[in-house]
Amino acid sequence: MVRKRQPSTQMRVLLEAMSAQRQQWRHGYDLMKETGLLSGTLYPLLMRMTDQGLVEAEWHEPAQPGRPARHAYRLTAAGFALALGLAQGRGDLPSDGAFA
Amino acid sequence: MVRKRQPSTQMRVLLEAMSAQRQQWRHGYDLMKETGLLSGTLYPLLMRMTDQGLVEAEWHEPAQPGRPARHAYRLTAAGFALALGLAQGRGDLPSDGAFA
DNA sequence: GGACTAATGCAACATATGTAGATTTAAGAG
DNA sequence: CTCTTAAATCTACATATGTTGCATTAGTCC
Repeated sequence: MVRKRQPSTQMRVLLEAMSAQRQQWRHGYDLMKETGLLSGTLYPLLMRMTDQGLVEAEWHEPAQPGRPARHAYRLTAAGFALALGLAQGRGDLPSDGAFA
Repeated sequence: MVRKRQPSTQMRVLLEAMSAQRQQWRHGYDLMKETGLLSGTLYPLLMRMTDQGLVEAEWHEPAQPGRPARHAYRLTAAGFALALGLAQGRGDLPSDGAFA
C-alpha cells in the first residue's frame, strides 16, 4: 500500500528556498549550500519531488569545458502551492486546482 | 635563466603509462588511477607536458549528462621519443628530429 | 502501545577536472 | 659542497552530480 508522508523537515527547507524566487532555475549545488542539505539527501529529494510533479528539471550546458552539465530545478505550480500552504502553517496539501 | 630538469619520477611513470598504448586517448582520471599520481600532481604535469609539446590534449563530450566533459591526452611523437629513451635507460633527451 | 515495513535520511564513495598555497627538490653559481 | 631559488610536488579545497548501503523515522494494522 502507498504511504503518504507529511512533508519532512528537509523538504520544507527545500521548498522554502525554492519558493523565494519561484521562477528561477536553481542548481543542485547552490541549493545544497543554501539549505545545508547534503548531496545524498538533496538529489534524491529533488528526484522524488520531480516524480511527484512538485519540481521540474532541465539540463543546462556548462559554461566552460571540463565542468559538468548542470541540472537546473524549479518549482511547478503544485510545488509552489505546497510551499505556500506550509509557509502559512497548514501542514495539509492543497486540493487540486489551487494556485493552478 | 631557464632551468631544464631531468624528467622526474612522476613524469617517468606517466610517460610509461601513456606510451603503453601510444595512440590511445587517455583520460586524466584513468591516468590518476593507473599511475597513482594525485590530481594535484597529474593535471599540472599534463599541462606542462602539453606546453612542452610532449602531449596533445582534446576535449571529449560526456557520454551522459551530469558528468563533466573529459579531457583526453595522448603522447606526441616527441613525447613518445622521450618515453622510449627513458625506457632504454638513457636519461638524456633525444635530439630534434628523432622519431619524428 | 507495539510490530511490521515503506519511506526517508545520511555518511561514504564515485566520477571528473582542476586551483591555491605550502613544502620539497634539484639545477646552477660560487 | 653549499647557497640560492626556480621548478615541481603534494595536501587540501572547490566545482558539480549523483549512487550505495545502512540507519532512522514514521504510517498502518492489530
